Amino acid sequence: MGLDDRKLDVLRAIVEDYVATQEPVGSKALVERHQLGVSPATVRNDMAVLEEEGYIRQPHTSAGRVPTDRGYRLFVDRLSRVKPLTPAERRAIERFLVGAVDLDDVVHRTVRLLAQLTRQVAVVQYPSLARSSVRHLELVPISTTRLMLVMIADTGRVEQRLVELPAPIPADDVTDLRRMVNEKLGGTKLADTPPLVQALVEEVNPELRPAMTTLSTVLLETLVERHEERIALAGTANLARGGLLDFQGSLRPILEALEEEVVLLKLIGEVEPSTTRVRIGDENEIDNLRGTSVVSTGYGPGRIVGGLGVLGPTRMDYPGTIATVRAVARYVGELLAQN
Amino acid sequence: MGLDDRKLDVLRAIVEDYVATQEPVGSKALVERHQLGVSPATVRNDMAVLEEEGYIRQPHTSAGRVPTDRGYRLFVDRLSRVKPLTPAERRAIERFLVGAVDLDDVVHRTVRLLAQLTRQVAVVQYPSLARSSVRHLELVPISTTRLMLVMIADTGRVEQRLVELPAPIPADDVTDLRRMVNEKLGGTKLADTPPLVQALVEEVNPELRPAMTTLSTVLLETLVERHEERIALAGTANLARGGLLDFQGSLRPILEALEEEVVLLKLIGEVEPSTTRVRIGDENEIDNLRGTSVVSTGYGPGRIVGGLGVLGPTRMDYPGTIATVRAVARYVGELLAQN
DNA sequence: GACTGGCACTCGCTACAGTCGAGTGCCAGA
DNA sequence: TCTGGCACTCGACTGTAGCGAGTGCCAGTC
Repeated sequence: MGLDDRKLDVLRAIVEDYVATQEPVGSKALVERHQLGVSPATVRNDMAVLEEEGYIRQPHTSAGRVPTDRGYRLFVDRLSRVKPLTPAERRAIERFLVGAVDLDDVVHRTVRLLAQLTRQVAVVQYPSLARSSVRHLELVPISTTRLMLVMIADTGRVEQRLVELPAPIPADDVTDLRRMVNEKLGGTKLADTPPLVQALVEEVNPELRPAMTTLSTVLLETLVERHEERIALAGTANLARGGLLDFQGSLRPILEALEEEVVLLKLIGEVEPSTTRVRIGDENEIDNLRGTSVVSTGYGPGRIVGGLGVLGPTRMDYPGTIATVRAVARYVGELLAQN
Repeated sequence: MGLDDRKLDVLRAIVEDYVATQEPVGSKALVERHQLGVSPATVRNDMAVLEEEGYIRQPHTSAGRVPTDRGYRLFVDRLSRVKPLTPAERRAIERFLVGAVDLDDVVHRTVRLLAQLTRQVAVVQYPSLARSSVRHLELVPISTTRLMLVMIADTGRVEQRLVELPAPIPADDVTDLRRMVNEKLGGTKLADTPPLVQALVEEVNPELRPAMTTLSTVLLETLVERHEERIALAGTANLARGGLLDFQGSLRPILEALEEEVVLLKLIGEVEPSTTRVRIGDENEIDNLRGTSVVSTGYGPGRIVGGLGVLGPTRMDYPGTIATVRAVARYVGELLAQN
């Protein structure tokens, strides 16, 4: 298709203007604000072509042009380069994240930071258990028939489960159980534990077997199989900015979607190494979110342990958002590496 | 003031109709839908009085009447009786809450249940640490200079903190520390621990003193002083129901307020024993929430350990909401008592 | 052949006038 | 004290007209 350089320039100008003003942009305004070196009439011709190709459209006959999802896609892929962060933003990130004591704290701060910097909805996944290794397993007797199983992962996550034993168990046996479990499972990736747990149950001496069996059930069922994912969300108030002009009218479907953990996981959980994923409008798989764009990426210390990202109107500042999301992910990764 | 029974009946009818239809209610419609036994003209006179007293108002001259905050207040205090739950609702509550394994799970299910039943925003506070007792303190060595302090409270809450020791510490000493801490603090209310912790530091033998000191700092600072409160939220999508007719226009201030933990705590955290608190419109202390009403109550096993409630438009079904909030709180209390 | 200026046309937006009707306040009478 | 009747108010809706931003097309120029 004949998309020469000038037509691409026009598209870029349209996207930039529309993102900035949120109003359909016309040929005249375009040549005034950008140095295109041609007249409005020429731009109009280019626009006609761009419209024919599906990159822009007219809300109504006598209005200016607005980018389509396809237009944004082209813009993101070929017309924009990632905006470097301002020093102020860098400082904000550092200031925000130092002093975090806890994994909870880190995630909490990160999600708020992201929401604040991008002025959009931010989502941060806790380090996934599926990508974690066991650092330590602790068994705390609550009563003679109840144990609290505390798992501490190398990613900093701590999970606890109540284990209801079939029969009372003496304190010494708990010590034995703890030792055995840690010897066998310590350091292994959670995903690799099932056969080891199985072996444990078989190896354990008979009087500990019932306890070990329930313990292993809890371990496998609640920590490994449905490896519980946790997610933090912030900045929903940003959806109600822009006077409801974005999201044609109702926030409801969006808020609804954001309350579903499964949905959020789909948004930011599926992370491939070191790419930033941008899903624009209809590219989104979740119906309720087809009016929105999602920028997401993975983070972690060296390797990826979870995802984070933001969600906003398709009309968003992609270069800036992508830069921010990446930068925050990198900082968080470094932070986690220090522990 | 001359608010005889019929005038009160009229007010009740107005509130009920307005809540149901969300439209200003006129004198004619009123006599048609309720058996008031008088003519529209009479009702109009009563309305004039009610308006003069500030219980209702006219959005514009030629419109029907709408209750004011004061009108709702009178309605709640004197004109309505708590609606008994339908069997279906009872069943829903039970079905929703059985099978919860975890405190996290209980809170999570509760908040969703509340949001679903009331069709409003639901808020549930985790059992407050300030109202909890220490059941067990566990010290897990992460490295030679790092301990994970895990506190298990009688309310089911589990909190962990990383303790960075000033010097490496052998495993035996950790055992000693654990034993001492548990002997001294086990079973005591968190609020009562500071002098005990102080005593611990003084009593401990010299070589353990540095470790005990940092440990006590973490304990006091992060668990006792700023006793971290956790809160769960659900149903924000319900704010966007009613086509933005409630909340005159923008959801933004409300969503903003709901992102502040401090605000949420203020909403539902200040619980007096066994009362259900209803704050209507302007009675609310938080500016951003002056368009809304909040129904909240305490819950717990026998004694109150935390608060829960819902937030919605002033135009809400108070009798129904109050009944639901109370019922859910009672069920949750029972559930906690079983553990 | 690519660009430009000019021109007619489209169509959403705003303002304005007119009508309708729900709802009110008031008053005289039962 | 209540009621029916009546004049009045005022928002909602409708239709019309003018404005203006923006377009598409075309003939002319480099």
